[in-house]
Amino acid sequence: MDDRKQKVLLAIVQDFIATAEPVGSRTIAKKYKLGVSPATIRNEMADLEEMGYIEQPHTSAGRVPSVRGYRYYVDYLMKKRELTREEEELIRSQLEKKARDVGKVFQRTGNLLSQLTSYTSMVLTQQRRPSKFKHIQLVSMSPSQTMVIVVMDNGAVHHRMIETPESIIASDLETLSKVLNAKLQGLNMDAIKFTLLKELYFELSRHKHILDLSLELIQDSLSLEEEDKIYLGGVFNMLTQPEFHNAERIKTMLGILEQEELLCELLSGENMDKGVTIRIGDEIKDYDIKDYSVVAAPYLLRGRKIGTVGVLGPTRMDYAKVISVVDFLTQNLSVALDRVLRGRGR
Amino acid sequence: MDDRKQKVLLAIVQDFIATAEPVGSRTIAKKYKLGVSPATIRNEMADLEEMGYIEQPHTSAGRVPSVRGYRYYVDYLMKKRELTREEEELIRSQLEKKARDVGKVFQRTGNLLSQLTSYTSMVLTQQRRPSKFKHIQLVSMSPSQTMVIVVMDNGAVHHRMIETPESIIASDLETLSKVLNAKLQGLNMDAIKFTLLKELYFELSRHKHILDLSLELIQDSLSLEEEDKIYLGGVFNMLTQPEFHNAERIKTMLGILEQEELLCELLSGENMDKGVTIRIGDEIKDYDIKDYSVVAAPYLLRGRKIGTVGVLGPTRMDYAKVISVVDFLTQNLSVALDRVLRGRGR
DNA sequence: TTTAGCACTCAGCACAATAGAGTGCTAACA
DNA sequence: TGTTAGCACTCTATTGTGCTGAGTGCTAAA
Repeated sequence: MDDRKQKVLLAIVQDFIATAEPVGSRTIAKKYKLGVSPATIRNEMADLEEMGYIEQPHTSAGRVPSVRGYRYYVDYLMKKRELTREEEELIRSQLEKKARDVGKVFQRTGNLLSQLTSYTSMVLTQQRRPSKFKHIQLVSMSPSQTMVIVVMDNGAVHHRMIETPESIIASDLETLSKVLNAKLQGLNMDAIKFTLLKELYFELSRHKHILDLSLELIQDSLSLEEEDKIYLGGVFNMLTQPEFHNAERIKTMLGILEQEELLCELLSGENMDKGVTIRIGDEIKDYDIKDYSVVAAPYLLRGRKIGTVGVLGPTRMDYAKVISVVDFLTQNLSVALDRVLRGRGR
Repeated sequence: MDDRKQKVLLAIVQDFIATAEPVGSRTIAKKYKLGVSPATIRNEMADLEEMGYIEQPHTSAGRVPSVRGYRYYVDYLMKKRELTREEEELIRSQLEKKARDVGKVFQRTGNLLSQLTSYTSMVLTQQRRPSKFKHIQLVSMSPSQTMVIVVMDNGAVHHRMIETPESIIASDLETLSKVLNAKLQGLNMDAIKFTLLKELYFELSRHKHILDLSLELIQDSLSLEEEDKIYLGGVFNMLTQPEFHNAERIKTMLGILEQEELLCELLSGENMDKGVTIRIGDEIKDYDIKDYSVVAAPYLLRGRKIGTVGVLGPTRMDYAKVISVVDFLTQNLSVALDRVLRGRGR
């Protein structure tokens, strides 16, 4: 692929990204002054089409980049785009605002992302790492109800109400909490089961009922970590894109967005461990979303990947911009999360 | 309005609800056998139009119910529709499934609602009642980090990580927890502030930092109650309705759904305290949603309204069905919530 | 190798003609 | 007096036609 072909391809991709209209040879000659006539460009375009980088919706229309064309653009032609001061400021200020919990942070991230790109944003949180039991507390809420609170190693807190016999009083619960904490601290589930069966049931047989229910919560807390959660943002935002003048396209779009598992898959693909990943059209295997692209990047907590941030938009998306936003955002997100989870900066 | 007019109006509303097409006199005569000819029906229709119950999209089209027509239908003509065995079973089984927390229950409720009606469901949770402080627990997570956990009277649990000096050890936290619990139990915010200033700062001045942060969490917990939360379901579902062949309508629709405050308003109108409320088209004041109706009903917890369940759909919705679903669902929801919150039935 | 010129293709639009659904009115009928 | 058949009329939706303009590919000349 010679230099001029690259320029023509670049012009086509850029123009199509900007206008969503097929690009003709005249337009390129006029707008992108390559110093040659439309006819020459037509020849180049014929070549590019033969090579599979562009295609023609119909005979008398201009050209449109193919998936391969976008790929070439992203890999070789695209100029990196720096964020403006304002954009960086916006991201920083939003992420530095104090947040009640991480959920709020994720939500804000999503909003930022879609606001800056006008596509749909997705934030996936994966808490795969097995975490350990840290603390349990039994609190009497009424004569017959007790709140069980379990704190995990990684800062997760789970709670649940259970029914308890009226004979159990606050000081019983206090004692129980103490014993459980002393015995179980820092153990994982298998270890807990082992310990429980051997020692606790014997020692605290009078309170078997509470033990069972508490254990159940601990168990649930450990397995709850496995659950992925996904935050979506800016769905309505994206509908301003010209491709969504068509009702059918909106529907397929929304159909995709309602399939949570699919979205999780999109964000947790194989090579998602470092840097920004770009998947264009049907490069996304096995799913019928050939008109969409996904730009995604992992975010870290203390050097460890704990989730992925991504943008879903039409293949005709402004990759340069999206990539820089996603990149900058994930880095700042890692910092913000660390702050919230450590309890700093409020 | 004589008997036959009522029958004609009923036919028009029913047919339009079923087909989404304007209804002509022929159709009524054929399908709804009133024993009279189309000509007679035409006369009746002319009258009904004059009275404002129906309208004509254009001269040579059939008639369509007006907002007033729907209202008359809902108030006087509509036959109550009982749920089928299967529907009731479905609701019961879904709500009886064990749930980790109330959020899960609300989500399921929304899904059920939209699944059974094919409109969009909304579940609003309002926790307006001022609740009291019940318990606080400080748990050391690392030498410099402490987890603050606050339990409220109503069973809500809030937690937050804070930074603490390394000089503070687990037993300090234990003591602090104890003192705080002893002093603050059952107080509301004003009382807490009063107590804190008077006694605690004096007694525990060494730990002012922790006190401040703990107090902050308690304060947030108390004010967090004020926040309404809304669960949406089945947006995609609703797009199968024929009115959404048009891209613009989809967009306005999604625009409405992204305005959370608006939705909250819709569900927390004035007369929402008992039974099913139906608001049709521009009966919903102040908002430009004249093509939509809302059917909503409150759900209770121990006899007290704590939220609202609603369905948003085109004015041409199947009111009979929606009303019965909403009614049945809210009743069962109250039971399910009580069970989860009491910690029963797992 | 580049370019001007030209014939060709095709979507999109405007416009007219047509079909069909539904109405309102009138006059006849029970 | 209420009901109905018949008919002229209205208006939307559909279909077909021709035109325009954008864009192409090819050819021959520069």
